[in-house]
Amino acid sequence: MTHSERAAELFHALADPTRLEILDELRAGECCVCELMDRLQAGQSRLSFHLRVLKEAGVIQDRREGRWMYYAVNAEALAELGDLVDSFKQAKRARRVAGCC
Amino acid sequence: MTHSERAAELFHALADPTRLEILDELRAGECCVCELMDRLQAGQSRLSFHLRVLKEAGVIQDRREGRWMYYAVNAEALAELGDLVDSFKQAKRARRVAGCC
DNA sequence: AATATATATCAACAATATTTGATAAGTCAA
DNA sequence: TTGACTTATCAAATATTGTTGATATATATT
Repeated sequence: MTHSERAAELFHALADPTRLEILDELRAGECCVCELMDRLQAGQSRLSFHLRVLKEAGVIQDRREGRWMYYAVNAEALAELGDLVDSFKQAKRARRVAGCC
Repeated sequence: MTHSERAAELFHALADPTRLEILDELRAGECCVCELMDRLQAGQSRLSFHLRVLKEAGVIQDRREGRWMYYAVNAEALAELGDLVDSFKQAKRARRVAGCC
């Protein structure tokens, strides 16, 4: 996976209102799926889908406890995200003007 | 537009490798479309499409000079993005355990 | 073992996004 | 004003995502 593919994966995971609402809930600590269903008024398979997208991008982690799955934000991913955004802010050395057209 | 819809729009604009490569080029300063075509080896209408997505999300700005359009990163959007990421890092006050299930 | 509960996965469908080639619009130079 | 050049827009085709309801899996309880 190239650098920009990985970055795109990370941003894509955040590019959906439902997933952002999930993350907002998780900011208050880890949370099981049924509680998320309650809070977001979202169907089970819909949530499961979005949780998987977030998890595959590394944005959240899960942990089983009995029949419940608890999801939590993955701090590493947030750091990665912060670094990405910082890199946007950092100017590159200017290219020589290429005379393209 | 709700808060999470706006955030999703911003992240969506960044959720594509081509668009990230465009931004990477723009980090070196403003750039016209034909130069981007050169550098990214991308077709004109394809670039135009991605530039529009970035522009509509407010991530970049354009400026006409003669027949050229120059695109540049919009610093405001980067600040907005940084704030968003910071807000993820900031914990919310813990919810009372809701006893959902 | 049988049943209930919590969640994941699947398949079908719907909605969005992306790519491509063609054409239009704006600007410049002759 | 004609022609060349740069970029935007459009329409069609394709690809990717998201939703929904049904079913499967894992765990707990009886």
